[in-house]
Amino acid sequence: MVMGRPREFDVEAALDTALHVFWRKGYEGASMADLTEAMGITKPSLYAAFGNKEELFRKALDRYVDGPGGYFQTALQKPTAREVVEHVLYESVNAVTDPDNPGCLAVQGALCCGDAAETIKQELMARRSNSEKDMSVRFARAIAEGDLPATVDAGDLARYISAILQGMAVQAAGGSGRDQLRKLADMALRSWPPA
Amino acid sequence: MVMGRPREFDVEAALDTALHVFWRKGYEGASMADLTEAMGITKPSLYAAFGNKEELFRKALDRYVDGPGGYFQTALQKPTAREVVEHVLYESVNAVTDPDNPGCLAVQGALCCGDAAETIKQELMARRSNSEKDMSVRFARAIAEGDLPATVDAGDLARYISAILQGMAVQAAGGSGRDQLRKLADMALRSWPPA
DNA sequence: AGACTTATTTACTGAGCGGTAGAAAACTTT
DNA sequence: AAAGTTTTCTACCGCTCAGTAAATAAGTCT
Repeated sequence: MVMGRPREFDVEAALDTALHVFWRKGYEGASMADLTEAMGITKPSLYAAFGNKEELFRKALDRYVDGPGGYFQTALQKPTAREVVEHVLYESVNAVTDPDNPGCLAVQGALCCGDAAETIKQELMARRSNSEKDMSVRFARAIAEGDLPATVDAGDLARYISAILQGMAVQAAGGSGRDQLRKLADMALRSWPPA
Repeated sequence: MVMGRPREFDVEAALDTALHVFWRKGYEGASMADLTEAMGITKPSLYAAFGNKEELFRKALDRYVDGPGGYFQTALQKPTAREVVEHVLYESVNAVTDPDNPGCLAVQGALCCGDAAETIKQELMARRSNSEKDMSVRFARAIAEGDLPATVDAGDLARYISAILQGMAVQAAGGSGRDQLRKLADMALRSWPPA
């Protein structure tokens, strides 16, 4: 066993709580006091376990991508482009309209911010861009497989679906309910696959 | 003429500068020091002229809606729904990809925030909701005029176009360029009018 | 038992936050 | 010229921010 006094809190559970605070308030909006209070630990414990605020956010973000945001990568593995889009849209509706944590961390974590959070903003920009790229690659495969018409551009499609997802996130942050966003997903699917 | 020492700065110009600072950094991310430095005035002058940070933001927001964001109301007056959507999409591309002020104040001003900015967040939510409502009313008129098929739902269409616009704003905040967003607008227009 | 290691607690730091007091300056009024 | 009004300036307020020093507690090691 490891030496020294044993930690009195569950690191994973605490990280999960931190994630939810960041999710609701954003990186800058969540203060260390907010975080420690919610996590039930003191500041030195937090710093000892997670480094600093920025590292804590990055760890929470990783946890988000693997947990509540995992539906995205799952969706990409569906056999057809149509199913990919259906899955990603409807699962996104469910995710961003979770009454406890509305919205998407990658969008509202730090869409724009003061100077101190600039690196976090960049990180989230890069993650969104990577997601779009992943989707683009998936659509390119679908075109190669004859699953999508060769007349469409995979990058354009990925950008379009990304925009819908991000629009959903904004509307969810604005209080839109599940039924409304589901209609939005239906609307986007009505013109899929594109000609 | 009015009594007392005359003001040494142009209120409108200062407000315009404040708008641009809020635009780039968001409500919480813009500090009073950021604002006064950019506006070229001291804090007491700012408070005397504009009240406090929240009032300053609201005045800047009004100015935004009447200025850089004015294309939205202009678009609604186009004679056909197709033209409304074309105009609002392409003008939005131009607006949110302004290299000096990327993005949309109504989206990135306070999408999510700490407790102190909660009322600003609510205000922006309400404004976005109103814009969608205006668009919905416009589409309802189009349906009544036979300009759009009676099978579509005006509210659904408005929500859909709003999502595209908000998605554009997020992508612009993430550094997407004018040509990319133009392709996104084209993509959205390809399936318009909806069946 | 005693040395070693790690976590917890309390109390604190310096910096930045939004906002303001008070005096001096620049104007209009009488 | 003197009184009244408004803006300007410097200096400051209390508060919150992220982050930490130092002592104590709770374990494992030899």
